[in-house]
Order: sequence, then structure tokens, then C-alpha cells
Amino acid sequence: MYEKEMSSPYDGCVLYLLLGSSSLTFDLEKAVCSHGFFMMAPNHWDPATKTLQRPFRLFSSSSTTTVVVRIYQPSNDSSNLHVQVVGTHFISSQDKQVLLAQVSRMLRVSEKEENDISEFHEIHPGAKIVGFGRIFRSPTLFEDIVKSILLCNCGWGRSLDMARALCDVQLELKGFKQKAKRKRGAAETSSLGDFPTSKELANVKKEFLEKRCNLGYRAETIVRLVRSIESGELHFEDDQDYNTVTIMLESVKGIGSFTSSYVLTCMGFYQRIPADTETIRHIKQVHAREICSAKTVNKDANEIYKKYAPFQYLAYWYVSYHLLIS
DNA sequence: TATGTCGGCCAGTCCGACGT
DNA sequence: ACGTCGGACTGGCCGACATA
Repeated sequence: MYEKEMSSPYDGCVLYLLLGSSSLTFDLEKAVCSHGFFMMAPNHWDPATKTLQRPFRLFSSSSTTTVVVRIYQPSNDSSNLHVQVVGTHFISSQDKQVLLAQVSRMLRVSEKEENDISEFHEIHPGAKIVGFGRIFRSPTLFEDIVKSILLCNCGWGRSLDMARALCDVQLELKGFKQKAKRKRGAAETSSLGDFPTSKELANVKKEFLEKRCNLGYRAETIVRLVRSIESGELHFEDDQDYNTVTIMLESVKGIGSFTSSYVLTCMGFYQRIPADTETIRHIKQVHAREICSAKTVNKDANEIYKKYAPFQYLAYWYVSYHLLIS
């Protein structure tokens, strides 16, 4: 990864994320608006300026600092994504790396992702034509896991509310911290908190999350997950293998096959389609399998999309997503 | 406010394959 | 024949939402 810094007198420094081999195909709007997670707090997409804004963490200092970042793709620079750190004029090289790594993760800018997309496009020419294949995700795997839990047993609107409430809680928790010890040169805080880390949630009680964030039974699942991570019992990394992650996720009570499949797609393992009632509708309508039910949905989805292996979910989501936005 | 419905998780049960 | 294992199935649970 390569980045350089340029001072901008009013808006803070601008970092450049070199797109490299992705520059031919990368389209920020498509990369962001490819998955509902882009609507979830603390993400904010401005369709008028085609800019993604959200808080990011800089982990290099002893206590984490949050900065607000605007990501855009100027038409006169196809080689770089512009990453503007609002209100901050100096960022250490270590923090730059941390920040750009998170942006790369969200937008799937990496050699590995690029290779996967090319491979998928070879077996799915339709996706290649419309530039589909880069599925938006979070800056951290933990955020993806928690957001996947928030998708269960409720409508989309409620999932959005719960994510926003968690960000509000993060701001409250951070507020207490900053009153106690304010670091010199700390970046401006945003009015919206960042998505909480497992460390920040470590001492939060289930009852508090339940009531404050209206998480319902999901509060207990998230607390269990956080405790397991913070005690060192579970450890999640992007470079872990499929089986290890599946076993760890499903060992957490409250996380079943749907949620674990969802997390795995975030990690880039697309072979297992997270099957819910929407998938049943999809298979009935699109593939005219009227007998599809909760019992058969996994088998049906596997049969229909196995020709796209190991990118079954991408092929499935290509159809679902285009139905959704049409 | 009461009731019905929805949707994913979970624990118990069933059943077939396999080994002894 | 019997015990074990694992996958499939089932009913209940939880919590929210829509409707009367």
C-alpha cells in the first residue's frame, strides 16, 4: 500500500489510497452501495457528492483516537482514492497505515480481492459487465460480526436503529473517558460516535444494551461474544480459515448458521449463502422452485449456485441486489 | 390493549449409517 | 443385535410489528 500526504488548509490532511490493479474497475459508488451495510451507522453516504463519511479509529496511541474521514474518488484521479481526515493536520505514518488499511478493508481494495473479483467475473460475465463483485463491509471484522447479529429476527429499519444506538453509546462511553484524560492534539470528535469495539463493550451490561439500544435478546449474544473475545477464549482475524471461524462463531450461543454464513461472506468466503426467508422467496420467484422451504433452502441454493463456486454468494447477491434496487 | 403473525435460534428427538 | 454418531427435523421460545 502506498500513500502520501498533502496539506489542505481548511479541511485537514488528505491521504491517497493507491488503487493499483483495482484502478481499472474500481467505482466508489458501486463499491459502497453494493450492500445494505453502507446505510448502517456510523456510515454516511452522500449520493450528491458521492462521498462516504464515517469515524475511524487510530490505534497507534495508548488510548484510541477517533477521526472523521471523508472518502471520495475525484474524476481527475483514477489512480487514487482520496481519504480526507477532517480537522486533522498531522497524522503519524503508523496511523496513516492503520487508517488506510481500514478503508481498504471496507472497500475491498487489495490484490487478493482484485484476484477474487477477476476470477468471479470469468465465470459470471453479467457481473463483469455491470462491475459487480465488490461487496461493502466494515473497517473491522468485529463490526461485521455484530452487524450480522443485528440483522436477525427483525426488519431492516430496526437493524439500522440498533446500529445507530450502539454508536451513540460509544460516544457516551468515549465522552466519559475524554473528560477524565484529554490528550493533546486529539482529533475533533464527531456528533455521531464510532461503532464500539469489543474492548469498549467489555464492561457494558446486557440489561443496559437491551434497554438503551433496544437490542432485545441480541444484547445477550453480543455480550457473550464480547466476553469471549476479551477473555481471549475467541480471537477473530481476517486471515483465519473458513472452518476455524465457523466453529468459533457458532460456539457463541445466539449465533447460528445464518449469522455465521453472513460473517463469512464479509470475510470473503462466498461458498455458503446465508439462507433466510428472503432466500426462500428468491428461490421461489427467480428460480421457480415452488417447493422451496426453510428445510430445503440450503440444498436448493447450493444446487442453483454451485456452478459459481467458490463465489456462490456473489452470484446469489448479484440477482437479489438487482431485484432489490430495480 | 389484546391478539395474531413473522422469523431466526435452540434444544430435544428421530433416523440412518457405520463399527463392533 | 447393539451402541454411537451426526445430520435433519420439529416445536417452542423470544421479541417486534401490524391490526383490530
